[in-house]
Amino acid sequence: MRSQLARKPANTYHHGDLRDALIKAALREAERGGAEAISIKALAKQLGVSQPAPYRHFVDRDALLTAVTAEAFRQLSALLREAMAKPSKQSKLSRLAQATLEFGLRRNGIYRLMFASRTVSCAAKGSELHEATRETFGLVIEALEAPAVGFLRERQALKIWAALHGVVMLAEQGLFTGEAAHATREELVEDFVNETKAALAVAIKDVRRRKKVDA
Amino acid sequence: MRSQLARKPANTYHHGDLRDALIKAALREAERGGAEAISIKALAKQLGVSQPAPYRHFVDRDALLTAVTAEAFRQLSALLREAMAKPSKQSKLSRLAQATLEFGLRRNGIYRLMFASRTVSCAAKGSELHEATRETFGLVIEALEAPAVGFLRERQALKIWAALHGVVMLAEQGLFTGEAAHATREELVEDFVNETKAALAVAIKDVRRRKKVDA
DNA sequence: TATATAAGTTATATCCTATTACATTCGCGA
DNA sequence: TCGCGAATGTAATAGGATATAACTTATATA
Repeated sequence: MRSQLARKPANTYHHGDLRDALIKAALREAERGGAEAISIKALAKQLGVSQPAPYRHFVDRDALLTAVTAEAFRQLSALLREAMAKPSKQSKLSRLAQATLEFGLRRNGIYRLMFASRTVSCAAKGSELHEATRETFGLVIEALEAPAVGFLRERQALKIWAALHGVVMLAEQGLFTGEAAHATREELVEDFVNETKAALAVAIKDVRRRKKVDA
Repeated sequence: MRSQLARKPANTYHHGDLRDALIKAALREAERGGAEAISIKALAKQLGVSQPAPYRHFVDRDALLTAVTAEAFRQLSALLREAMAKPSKQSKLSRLAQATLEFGLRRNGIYRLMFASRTVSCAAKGSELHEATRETFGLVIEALEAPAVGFLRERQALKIWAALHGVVMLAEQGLFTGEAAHATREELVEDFVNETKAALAVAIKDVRRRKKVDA
């Protein structure tokens, strides 16, 4: 434990960076088991500090969950940015969508922590978590590669974002087994991507036409 | 307490129908607070029985949650059936979709119990819960009002179902406030409904054309 | 009517969150 | 560099939840 800071050897009284270590360890726990798997006591033991030590850094368990969720959003943002950056034949939107799906399935405990708990909806405007979620959503808008046409672009971003989460949810519930299994999750996501692109193209054309008429 | 069975008066030792009472009380608790709000101890107190009494009916808390989730799915099914049955200018699919959205927002704690926990994915094939979820999904297929065209119909059902859940999730997260608020949740759902109908129509036409060619 | 079984009770073990009062270390200004 | 306050950690403890064990009461049927 306390391996992050190589210096500060025998002096074990102060951990050095307990706050950060807690978040990272909690993320590992959440990876399998979601929010329920995060136990202050267990984390303290794991990190070799006394059980109440974490309370020096987080007023209660919820505060820790909030910080962990914010970190998870930043990690997702990083992943999406990476997916969007790498050269590929597929569109940015498609890459973002498939990367989200993969994240949601591979790190499902964390994904549920992010989207299926009330943590996010309780985040105050301007809070660390709120900013982290807004940044992620910003990437969705960016992935559309569309000009800002009124609020139509945001609307399409919302739609594809919603659809993605739905696919992850149902996949995790096992709804893609049985007779429905003919449609793979990836195919479904691609469907949504294409519909979004089409709808966006129509919307943009429509806006331009109206502008011409006005002029 | 124990008001469900009017007979059996002073004899308070046996509750009469504790199992059912537990499920109903748990549903009430889940309504605000989701699965976390369900506490065996609190329920027992509420129903006027000793704290370990519930364990006579459910081996552990998870077993109770599973039963509660199954009941919730049956209630959703009933609601959807009702929405589909009532005469309206709108299509069956639209009514199912809007009813799902309303259920997800109005009874969000229960909704999260149903879709955002791992309870469902752990349900064994043939279990009460598994059957309840399959029945609900069956209604989605029914709402499409489309003939069984290979697996295309199931695919569209999956898509609209996924999209719906995504909208509920994001709505609950507050993503429909701010600049994105221009798109109401209901409008988004209607968008998805229309896209689903269009996609289904295309798919059916395609299948019929192919059959003609074969003949 | 005797008795096995279903359904409840009391007592208790274990685990977790959270608080309080006390101890140690760090860093900064005199 | 000394000293002192703030930050960080510890020990002790309260309180709430799940779960089990051993015992008790009601029900139903042979």
